[in-house]
Amino acid sequence: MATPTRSRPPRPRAAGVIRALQDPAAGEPLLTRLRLLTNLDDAEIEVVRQLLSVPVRLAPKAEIGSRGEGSRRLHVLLDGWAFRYRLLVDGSRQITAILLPGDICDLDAMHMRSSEFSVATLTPCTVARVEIGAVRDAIVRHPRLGDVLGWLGALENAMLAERNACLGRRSAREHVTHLLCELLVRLSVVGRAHDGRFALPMTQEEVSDVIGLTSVHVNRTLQALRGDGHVERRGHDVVIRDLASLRKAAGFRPDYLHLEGCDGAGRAIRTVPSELAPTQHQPMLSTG
Amino acid sequence: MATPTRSRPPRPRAAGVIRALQDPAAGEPLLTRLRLLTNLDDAEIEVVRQLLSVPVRLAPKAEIGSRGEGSRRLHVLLDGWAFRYRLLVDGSRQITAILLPGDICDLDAMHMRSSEFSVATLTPCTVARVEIGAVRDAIVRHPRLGDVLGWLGALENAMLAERNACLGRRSAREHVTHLLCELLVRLSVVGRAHDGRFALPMTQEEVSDVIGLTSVHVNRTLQALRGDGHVERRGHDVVIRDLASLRKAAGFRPDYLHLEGCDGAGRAIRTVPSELAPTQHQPMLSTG
DNA sequence: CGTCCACTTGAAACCTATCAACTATGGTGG
DNA sequence: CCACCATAGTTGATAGGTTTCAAGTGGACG
Repeated sequence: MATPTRSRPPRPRAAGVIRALQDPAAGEPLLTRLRLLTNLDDAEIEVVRQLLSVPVRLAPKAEIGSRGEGSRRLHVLLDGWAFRYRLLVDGSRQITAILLPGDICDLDAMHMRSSEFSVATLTPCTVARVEIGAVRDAIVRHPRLGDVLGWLGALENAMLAERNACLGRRSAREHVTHLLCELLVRLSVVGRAHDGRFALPMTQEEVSDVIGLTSVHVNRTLQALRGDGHVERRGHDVVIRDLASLRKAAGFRPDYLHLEGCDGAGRAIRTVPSELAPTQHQPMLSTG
Repeated sequence: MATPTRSRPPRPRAAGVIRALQDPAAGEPLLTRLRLLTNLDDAEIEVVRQLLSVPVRLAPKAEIGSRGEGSRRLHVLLDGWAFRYRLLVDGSRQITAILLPGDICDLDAMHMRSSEFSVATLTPCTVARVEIGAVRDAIVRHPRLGDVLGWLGALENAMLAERNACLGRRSAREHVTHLLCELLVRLSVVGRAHDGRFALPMTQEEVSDVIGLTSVHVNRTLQALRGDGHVERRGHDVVIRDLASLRKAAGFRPDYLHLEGCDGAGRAIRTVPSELAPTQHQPMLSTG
């Protein structure tokens, strides 16, 4: 509710309310996340801003950095939704990551020759293409940037593992619910969700390729969720009515999103708003 | 079929047959993998050896580095099997990674305060506990070690994403088959599998927690696989009869294991034995 | 020789997939 | 403005894969 801050925030504090959340850094949500969740200083943030300074506009349903490109670049999503996916030999598709503003589409290109996973946009997207060599140079001069990249990689790892748990051990209803909770939290961090409401630019078929079900079944599951009053749909927006009960129903604990932040060396800094905070703030571990 | 080499291999070649495969480096399979898949020089390898020089012996079914420890250490599995897992609120368990000799159990501790995923042994294990500070010091002096750690992290991501695809889009039979193929390849790299045969020290219930099924259904699936002559059981050993047809049935392509290796900067070095090599060597992409 | 644990088997219930319409929505062009 | 079209969402009936529960088998080990 505070007025948005336009001036560059001086430096993230070790605790307290975040102003960066209300200041999406003029469309540079990666900077928002770094200010929010790391202790990078102004000089380091500025280096990142420079690296991101050549944005490209992409159409919806477009491939980002196809496999053949050789992956000498990183693609940073500045605006819009995208996803990483894998096609199986029988033609089915598994979406392994939903990419939101502030996400790096192909972090593995830093270390791998190429990934066999593809990336495509869902909506019109703004993407910064960053030469890997430039990133490496920046890390040499500012080693903490390397730590932050490592942290982002570990974060992806945690998200993949959590989705594994969803795919393997949660029911359709729990999984859908879990996905909505995760999206709400991640979007809130970059200022794309407010008051439990956000735009969901995915078809039910795309959702089904995330959670490993059929679009028909996703449809029925969403209907059930709506029927129980947990979720509402307003046009293309999803409105989450009762987050606490949804969290409980899904067994959703945001810990794996590591909102406690990182100081680049594995030590936590807490800068997260209470409404998104990990479990001790809102107990939700009672019996499912 | 070449005679095992005892002397330290001079340095990995850019191509050709690997001798390290026959030389499991005196029980230090991580060194084997690094020799096999990276271009670290003798000095760097020696630094790693020093870091791993304090092994600990652990009982089966023991927790490795429980959550409360604060994660100031990395745990490197030198011998035995372990797994990373997650307990859900309803008591069910999802195993998110099977850890084999040469794997790092908790790489995320480098960047995260702590993971909410636990690690436990399956068999008696030998584990090296490495202070994270020592690792960081080593990286400062030998930056390529940092690249290799990043590569190992990206590799874990790729394996998790592949399992996502299995959990979401493959049938029980395909998934079990895929798991067996993956284990065979990974074990072969560290000299724990020969001629399509390896010891599988997991109960069917543990397998079921990997692939998100019931132990009963895993049982029936394995029986079907045995009945079709694809797989055989000899005591605690699994014998894979027809790898090519299994690969095809599972849609298994070893590319995601990145056996093409890494030179620490995203460029590939090919040192992999042909029997394990990626798809161009053994076409297996015909219709499932 | 008894016990424990893992593995095995069967029958029934349940969840999810499949297939095939049908409806709603938004965009386009006449 | 309306007819038309393509796409996404919705619904129903049926088939099939997987779970559940319960019981029984088998081998390893003290």
